[in-house]
Amino acid sequence: MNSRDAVTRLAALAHDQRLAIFRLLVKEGPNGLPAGEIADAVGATPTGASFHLKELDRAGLIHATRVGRYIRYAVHFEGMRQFLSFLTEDCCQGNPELCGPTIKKARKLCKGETK
Amino acid sequence: MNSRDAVTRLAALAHDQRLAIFRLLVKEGPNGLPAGEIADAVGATPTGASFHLKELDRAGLIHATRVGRYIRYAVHFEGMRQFLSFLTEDCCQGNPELCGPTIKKARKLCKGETK
DNA sequence: TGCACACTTCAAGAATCCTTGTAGTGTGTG
DNA sequence: CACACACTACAAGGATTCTTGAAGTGTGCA
Repeated sequence: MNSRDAVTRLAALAHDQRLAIFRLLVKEGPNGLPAGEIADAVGATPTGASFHLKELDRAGLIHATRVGRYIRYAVHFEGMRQFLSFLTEDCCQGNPELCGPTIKKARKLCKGETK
Repeated sequence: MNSRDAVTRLAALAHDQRLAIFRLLVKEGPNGLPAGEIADAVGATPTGASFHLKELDRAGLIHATRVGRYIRYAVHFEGMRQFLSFLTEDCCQGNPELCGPTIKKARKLCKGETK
């Protein structure tokens, strides 16, 4: 996880419909949803949904699997965790207590769980 | 914290220099750094740094305080936490164990720490 | 094989964002 | 007050990204 990857992921999420898609899939869990349902849920055209799903896929935030003639998309949870972890890396020069207890705890967990 | 705010924050971070600035300030902690030092550290022109710092400020990710003729910028930790929390909201329909243990723990903390 | 469905790819115009230079504001010092 | 310093605001161009419609690919069913 380097800076370039992080910018790619941030840019992928920095869009109304793509963020809605991502959060929908986060809610949905590992099973994910077919592209058509996603498009309906966020009010996107088939073309638009396809474009945005591709962006999220390329960024490593979701992944696609074909099931019959449907294509299901689900969150790539490891990619998501790496990403959240990256944003808070080296928080307060390694002394997260400086940031107050809220971040301290979150940071500790994220870090401890990095491979 | 609504979807619009989140997109604003994501877009603010979805830029090479702005992400570098943010992470620099995360490392630096509550004291922050003056604009000039930030500009040097990320290799930005004064104009460019000012532009990007304003973006991050408007997004609610950092905040400025004037100290003499310097302006110090520091991370807005509460804004950062709200933001991280928003991204993982309602993870796996409230059953984070579906996502595996890594996310489950992180999610639990973020959620428990929301006011 | 032929058709319908689910989705993707391509292309072009519109909108947005980033960069750069110049001018301006606020602060401290002599 | 006059000047230097740190930084900000404005404006214009160039580049990137989003949207939309039409055409194409792959799959399942009769």
